[in-house]
Amino acid sequence: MKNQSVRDASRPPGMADVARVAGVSAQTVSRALAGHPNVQEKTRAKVLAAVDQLGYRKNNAARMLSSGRSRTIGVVTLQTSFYSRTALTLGIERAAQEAGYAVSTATTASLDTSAIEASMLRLADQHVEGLVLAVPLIHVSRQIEQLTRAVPTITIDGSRTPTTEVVAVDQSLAARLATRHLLDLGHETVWHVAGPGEWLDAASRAQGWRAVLEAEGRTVPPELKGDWSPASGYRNGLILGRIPDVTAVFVASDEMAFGVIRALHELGRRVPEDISVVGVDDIALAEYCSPSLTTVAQPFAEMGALAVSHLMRYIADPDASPEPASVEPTLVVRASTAPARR
Amino acid sequence: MKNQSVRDASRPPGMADVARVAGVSAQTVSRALAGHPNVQEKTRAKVLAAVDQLGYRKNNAARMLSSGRSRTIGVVTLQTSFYSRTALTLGIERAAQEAGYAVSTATTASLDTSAIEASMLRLADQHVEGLVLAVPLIHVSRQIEQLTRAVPTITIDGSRTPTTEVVAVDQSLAARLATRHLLDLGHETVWHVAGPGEWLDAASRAQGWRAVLEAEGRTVPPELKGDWSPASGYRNGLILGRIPDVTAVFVASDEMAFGVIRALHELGRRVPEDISVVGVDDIALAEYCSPSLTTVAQPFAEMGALAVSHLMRYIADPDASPEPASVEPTLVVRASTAPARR
DNA sequence: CCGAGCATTGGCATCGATAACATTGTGTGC
DNA sequence: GCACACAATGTTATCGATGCCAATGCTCGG
Repeated sequence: MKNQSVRDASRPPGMADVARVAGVSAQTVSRALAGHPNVQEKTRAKVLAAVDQLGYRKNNAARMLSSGRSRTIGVVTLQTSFYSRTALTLGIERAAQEAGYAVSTATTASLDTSAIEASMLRLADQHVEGLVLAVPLIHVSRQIEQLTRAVPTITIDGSRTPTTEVVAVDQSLAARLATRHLLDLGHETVWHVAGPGEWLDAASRAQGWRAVLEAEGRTVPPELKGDWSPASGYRNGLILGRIPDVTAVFVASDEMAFGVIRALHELGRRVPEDISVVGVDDIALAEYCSPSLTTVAQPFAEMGALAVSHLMRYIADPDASPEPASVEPTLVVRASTAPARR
Repeated sequence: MKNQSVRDASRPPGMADVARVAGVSAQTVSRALAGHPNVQEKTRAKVLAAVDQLGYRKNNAARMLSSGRSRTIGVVTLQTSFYSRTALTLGIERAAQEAGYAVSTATTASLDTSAIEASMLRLADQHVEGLVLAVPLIHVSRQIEQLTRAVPTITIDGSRTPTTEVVAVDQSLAARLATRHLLDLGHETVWHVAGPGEWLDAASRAQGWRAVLEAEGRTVPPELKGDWSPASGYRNGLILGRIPDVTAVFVASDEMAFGVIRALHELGRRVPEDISVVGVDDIALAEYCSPSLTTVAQPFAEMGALAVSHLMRYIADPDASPEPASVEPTLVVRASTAPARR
């Protein structure tokens, strides 16, 4: 039975107005609304009725000022439209929303320490209670370390600072799944198009790939490097396609994999008949590419949720010992991989 | 020469601390920092020095409380990872950042009026100075209208309320470009896979497509409907591929177009030899699909920037007459379209 | 040489909610 | 039946910056 009485003309109703209408003090209103135990059921009802009648909404600015709690977390990401960023941010946002937290985002155009610092400062200025860093920290400046000390921070890429918790997908496992899948199909060895070196997950994938090959005693081909973009995948595909030995490629992201496949196609190498390709991420389009893309699915949503839940715990008790968390990727076999021809 | 003196132990320095160090009053500090004209250069310098020395950062909560200005805008989007959403949000974020505004986001899982209301309220509670609605307003509730009256709001989808400015891409033009391109290639007529009916831009595209066909006196095939997802494109592709007449299809988004092409491929209809396909958006992968996708590029970044600049103007002067703004899409011809066979 | 007028700066109240403390009222044990 | 504990509510100070108005000091014209 909502209803915004007559006094609409002036400013929005404050706690004092609610108190007046309910016939109690402002403090009681505060307690009733905060769910404080020591409030009579009758009083709480009166307060709620008054709130409803006036259409009262708490003033976050004031609450923040006096209590220091903003019920907001900040997210730092790179200014790109890659699927991983989007999916992750989405997961974080949803989880935060469910936890009753608002999300403020600050994107950075580059990975410079100073740019990241600036993003973190922008968020700190908004008094976020926690921070999720979804970018790699190339160099941890003194400023950054101080910030992570002051604001509970979770890093997603896996970059560590002395005062940061880490939530990550086991990227090495992702790589091992992909590589082993290709070896199981009978390929002699597997080539790799890696992500940019600054990204720890790119490095972990490369490392996992290398580990499997070495464990199996296969020759380890030189590593090719991309920048996550389809275009960079394409460039590397043009190289791979010209090397007769290549029969299997593990690409560090689906988007690059699309580029690789496209290049191979142009060079007349068929996928998967001549060359098998595996990506990482399981973007929505992976299934609808020709051929549909075998890939390692990343549980972005869960990761976002995990990051938020850890952050909440960390916020609630900053002294709790940081415990790194990780979730597991899963292999999704589609049509871009096939047994090696003999 | 930054430096955070010794008094780190206690709480962060406030304006009073700066004032003390600089040997002036808090007001003067406020004025100096706000760039107020009537402050002596010498004083301002002293203040800045003190700020620097203490590592002072303004307290946004307090500023917001006393001045009412939060320097934050809110964005409401749908909880999806479609490219258009991502790209647009990115553009808004970047533009806002440049304008010195922070961005708070609230995603909604559904398009229910009540869900959107909730998102808007969440943002309103954070005292955003302006709002960007990037979701279609199916039904404008009283609550929503009141909110848009209280908070300057820009809608991106094109949905209008009595008190809202609109920024949009000319979607009808996008559709006309695509359709005409296909007709110019000699196709008898063009089929259309539309987006969900709730979305105004989907409707505009359908309308533009229909207009061109009618203007040219072509038969207007029945309209197929998708939900923006690749999967829905695939389903519609399975239908289109079974209709012998079909030689040209205009799909309302690239992601759906991928699905359509995939389905046609599976049915043995070649693209573009048998059927030409045009999408909308120009996602990064469009160029790396096989065949590379002809599409209508949407200037998402500019749109975000335009939305923000209009919002700034609107915030600065809420009484200014709303003037709808629009930007133009451009056709990008790639390999998924070819002349009709005779 | 003096007062008007402007440029600078300081004091005080204020925004809205909350924490800490004070106060009233109620029940219970001995 | 009295004191003491505890539950329920009210009072006051506070968070940090800003707006408004007053006060100071300086310059310039007459």
